[in-house]
Amino acid sequence: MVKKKETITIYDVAREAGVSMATVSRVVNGNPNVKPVTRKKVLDVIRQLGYRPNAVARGLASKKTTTVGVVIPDISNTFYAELTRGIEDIATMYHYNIILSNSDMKKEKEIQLVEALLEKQVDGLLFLGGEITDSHREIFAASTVPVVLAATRDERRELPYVTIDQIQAAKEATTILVHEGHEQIAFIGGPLTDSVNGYPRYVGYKEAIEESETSFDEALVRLGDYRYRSGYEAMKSLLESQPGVSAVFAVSDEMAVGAIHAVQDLGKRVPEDVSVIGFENIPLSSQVRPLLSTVSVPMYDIGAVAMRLLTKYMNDEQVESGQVYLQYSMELRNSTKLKEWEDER
Amino acid sequence: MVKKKETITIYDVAREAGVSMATVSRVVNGNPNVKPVTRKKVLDVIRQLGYRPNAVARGLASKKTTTVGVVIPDISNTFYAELTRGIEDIATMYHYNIILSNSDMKKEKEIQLVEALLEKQVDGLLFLGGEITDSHREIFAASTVPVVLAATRDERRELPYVTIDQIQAAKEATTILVHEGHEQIAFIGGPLTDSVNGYPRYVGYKEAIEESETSFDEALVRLGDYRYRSGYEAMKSLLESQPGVSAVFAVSDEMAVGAIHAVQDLGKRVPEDVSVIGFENIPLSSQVRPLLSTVSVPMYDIGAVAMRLLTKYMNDEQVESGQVYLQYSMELRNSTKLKEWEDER
DNA sequence: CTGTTAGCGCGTTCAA
DNA sequence: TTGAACGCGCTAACAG
Repeated sequence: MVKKKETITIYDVAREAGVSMATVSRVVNGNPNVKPVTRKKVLDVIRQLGYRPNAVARGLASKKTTTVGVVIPDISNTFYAELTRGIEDIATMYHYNIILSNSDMKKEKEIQLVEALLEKQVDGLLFLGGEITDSHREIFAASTVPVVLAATRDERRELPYVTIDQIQAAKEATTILVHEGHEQIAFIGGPLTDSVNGYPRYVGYKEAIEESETSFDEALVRLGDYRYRSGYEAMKSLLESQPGVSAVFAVSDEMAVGAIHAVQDLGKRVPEDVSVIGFENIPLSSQVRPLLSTVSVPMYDIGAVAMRLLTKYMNDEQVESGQVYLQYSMELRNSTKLKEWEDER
Repeated sequence: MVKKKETITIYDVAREAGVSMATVSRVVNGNPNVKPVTRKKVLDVIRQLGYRPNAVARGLASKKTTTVGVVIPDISNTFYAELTRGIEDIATMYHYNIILSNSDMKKEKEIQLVEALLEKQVDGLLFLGGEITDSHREIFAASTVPVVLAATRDERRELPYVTIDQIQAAKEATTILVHEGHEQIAFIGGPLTDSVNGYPRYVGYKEAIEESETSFDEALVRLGDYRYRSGYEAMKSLLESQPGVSAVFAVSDEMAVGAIHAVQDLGKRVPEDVSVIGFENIPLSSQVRPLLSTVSVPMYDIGAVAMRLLTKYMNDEQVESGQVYLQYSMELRNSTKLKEWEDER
């Protein structure tokens, strides 16, 4: 792979076109203060020489890179991939590029990635999914560029974020099961130490149960890691030790599907014997049988809105509210019996 | 969000430490020619001042940005998301950042994205999935930085790539069905105009059929768009018009799962009445019942190897071969009857 | 409407 | 082992 080395600069274009580099810069940047004739001449030379502006030099001089950094837990996770697509689409729309990095939700790595992104002089930062600790607030506060959180929130409300009301969503999902009249509604959750997704959804479940006729029972709770396998195991354990369970709320679609399969493997049917409701509404939920009833989280929109919000901050535009909660909905399909659901919100 | 403006530079550090900026530059870049004492002093000042090197300025001066551009069809597609994770992991390992952009497989957009990435002075380019046309070869040839293709190939072998042998893989998958002794083996493919995935897999299917006892029958072929829905529709159409079909090879897992559901909805069973084999081995394939038999494509590895290859080119290291074909395998689960399969390759 | 002139923050000779 | 000086390619006043 032999490559040519001649870098052709704005200066070459200027000389060739018989104008100053300032003029070339103007036409390249669409500055209207250029006589049409000269503009055309410059444009011709640019094409002829195959000139390509150097964004790095431009970035150094203008102190803007038109790129934003994105810290995401794991791009191979459907949920975040969908979110990222929303981010990228809006970024493209506003002529920004995205530098993507996976954090695996590790605090250390998150901080380090943010640091690296800042070194690269990104114009803004999108931070997805992870829990916001004081270390995060510290580095974000020290940042000279705006930061927006997505699919997570800052309890202290110091940082702008866009997400959904997790507690409420989990509560509604559970309530659907309550309305179906079950005596024992189990819960398959994520780690309670996960303050972003795990804990809030647990709280929502608990609140719904406590407001119902039945009462909260620790024995009906199982914790997994959001993955299929853990949902399967949890359900199996539940069915074996709690024969009275006739409904379950799993806080991720993968776990919910795993739960459905566990039910089926034990010779029971969904939703006839056990109702199952999930959370997220990733494609998987409508690619299994029975179709999974789930909480529909607007993943794409969360990404898109977060990115849009970031552009506003980057352009110093006025922002009504930095804390935005997007609408979620109950997508009732075939793993639950209740087909209608009044939106109480 | 009020932000501070003071940018602290290498020059500030120099002054504060009582040395020249050249020395600071040396310690920042790990140049050994610095007396330990001065190094420590500089390091202290750096920490104290909270100095953060400006990668853009560095990029301009050194003509290296330690970032690579990645053009991908669609990050929300599981297959590519997995691939991207492989890329990102290796990139991180070699201290590169990734600028990600979605092309949706649109030729125009691909070219435009490459152009933008080149403007950003990426040190290398990873191009995923799309077909390589002359326009592509042209812009890649004109590029001063190395380009590696992943999950696609350049028939003209002008560009390096890493992928799998699609024809052979499709052929083997079909052959498994042949060995099960079916009279009519259907095919649910992608667009034949898709020279990257659609056409090769079709060729593989056809070759396998033609080498078998049975003969190729156009009526057993249906084309979809790799998505679940199209697989479902294709299978339904197949079952309705070709009652003799007892096996089908779908060129994507989503279509294969859709096919399975169509079979089931028509009151038949998989694999007892109809054997189904897919392609890709995305997580979905092991999250449905019956578990899907499929061609396992090393998605993560394709990304990882491609990125590794790119680093070699970027460092002017010796590369044995620019055309690498990774190993795939037959993942036989429960949607086919044959449980063993000799690897003939 | 166009050109001149400073930097932007840092890597890198070349001397010392 | 260290410093001075130049240049990377471009934007942004400021003149004219």
